[in-house]
Amino acid sequence: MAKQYRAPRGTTDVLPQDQPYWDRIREAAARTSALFGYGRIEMPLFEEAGLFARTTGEATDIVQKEMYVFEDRGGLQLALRPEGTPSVCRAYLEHGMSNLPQPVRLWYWGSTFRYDRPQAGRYRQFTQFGCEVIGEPDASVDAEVIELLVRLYEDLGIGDLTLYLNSIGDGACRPAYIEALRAYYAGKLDRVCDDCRARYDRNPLRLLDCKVERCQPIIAEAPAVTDHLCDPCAGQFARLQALLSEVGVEYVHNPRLVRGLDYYTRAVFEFQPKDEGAQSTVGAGGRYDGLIELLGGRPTPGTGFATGIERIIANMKRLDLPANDPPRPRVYVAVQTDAARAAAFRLASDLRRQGIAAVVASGGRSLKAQMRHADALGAEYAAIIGERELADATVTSRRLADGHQETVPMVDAVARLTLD
RNA sequence: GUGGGCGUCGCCUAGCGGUCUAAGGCGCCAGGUUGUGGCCCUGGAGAUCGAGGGUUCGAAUCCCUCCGUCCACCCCA
Repeated sequence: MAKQYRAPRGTTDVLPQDQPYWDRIREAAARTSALFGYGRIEMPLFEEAGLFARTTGEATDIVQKEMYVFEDRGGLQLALRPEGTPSVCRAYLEHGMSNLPQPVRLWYWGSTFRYDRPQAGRYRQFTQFGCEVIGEPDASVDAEVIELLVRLYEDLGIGDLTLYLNSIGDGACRPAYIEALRAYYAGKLDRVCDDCRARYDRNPLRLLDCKVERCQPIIAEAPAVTDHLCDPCAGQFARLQALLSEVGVEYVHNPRLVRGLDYYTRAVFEFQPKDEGAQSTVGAGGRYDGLIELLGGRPTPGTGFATGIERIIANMKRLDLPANDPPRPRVYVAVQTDAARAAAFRLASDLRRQGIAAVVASGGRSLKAQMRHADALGAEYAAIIGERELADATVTSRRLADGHQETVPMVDAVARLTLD
């Protein structure tokens, strides 16, 4: 027996019945981006692996164990992109966008890949919509990208998400904070979980969002990043909050919010559904003021977000939000005998050329079966060509909803079926 | 990468050691007479019970391994 192939683990087929969700979100994302003045960019699905190692972070899980890395036939080390931001920054430099009026506002939409163990809301191939603003240090653009995302969620009917906000400082103040955090934890390592002991060495900021029960009292007493911000960072964070309030965006300051990628500085944020689940983050982002420089550019600030389309859809379904209506043919062309097939084929062609969706009956099914088929497809009209119609060059159109039907000359058929 | 639940026709589910050459519902296909749908009726196709080993006289039903899936950790969108 031949092997049955299935979609690779962690990937899915998006079937016709789900396309309405995708269409709706894609349209809303494009519309909202345009409304805020963002230009669309599409980057390759793979890049040199080093791009992500250098930016996302050599030590991060994404780079260390989740990247799809492969060598092409020329011996180049490539990686399926695990996120979009490094590619956008690479493109910014590669195309000399620093010579454009600053800041440069870009948005992208596309597949992203992470070799991770799949579970609810987590896939190996998933889709991200993201926005980036490069070349502006002011908090106004952080507020802008956040507002853009809020407006998108509202547009899609999932505006009930909670926005968590924090600042994780920059090169001037974060090192000192991390020292303070380490010093605080130093004497308590015997009381925290194994993961936290590893985080203490590898990624101290992560200590703050541990979910293990026994670590909670320790986290509660831990020094907060926001108490250790340098003046510029603190000012930036205050300004961001003021601007969000200015445009009516509600947020919760969560001093324990941190991000997993190395390049984040200052403002970071996450959108979560009210009822907490595991893979619940729908969208997240933050400022990355050192990223362009890491890639060899002049020091250039940046900020942006990415949001997961599959997770947006999960939330829309959870809230029973309707998508667009699935497409249905307007006319189903049925025939009584084989002799009418050519005429039916021609009628369908004429209809489509007028922009009317039409499906012709196929196979040797009886007229009764064809009518059943027309109903099952959700057609509005059945156009029937029987022996009589064929003989006197007419067609019978039947409105499926109420059974009203009439026979009209074939030459008038398209016009008749265009009405209502 | 770690831990746990689950895996029977396209979908949902019954069966839980012999009566299973696996049952039902949805869907699909065809009929219900002579040119017509949606309801109803009848019939049909469709599953070697995720895969491979084992235990047993006998396994869909028990055990092991693998694969898949779901949930949690981890990570993150």
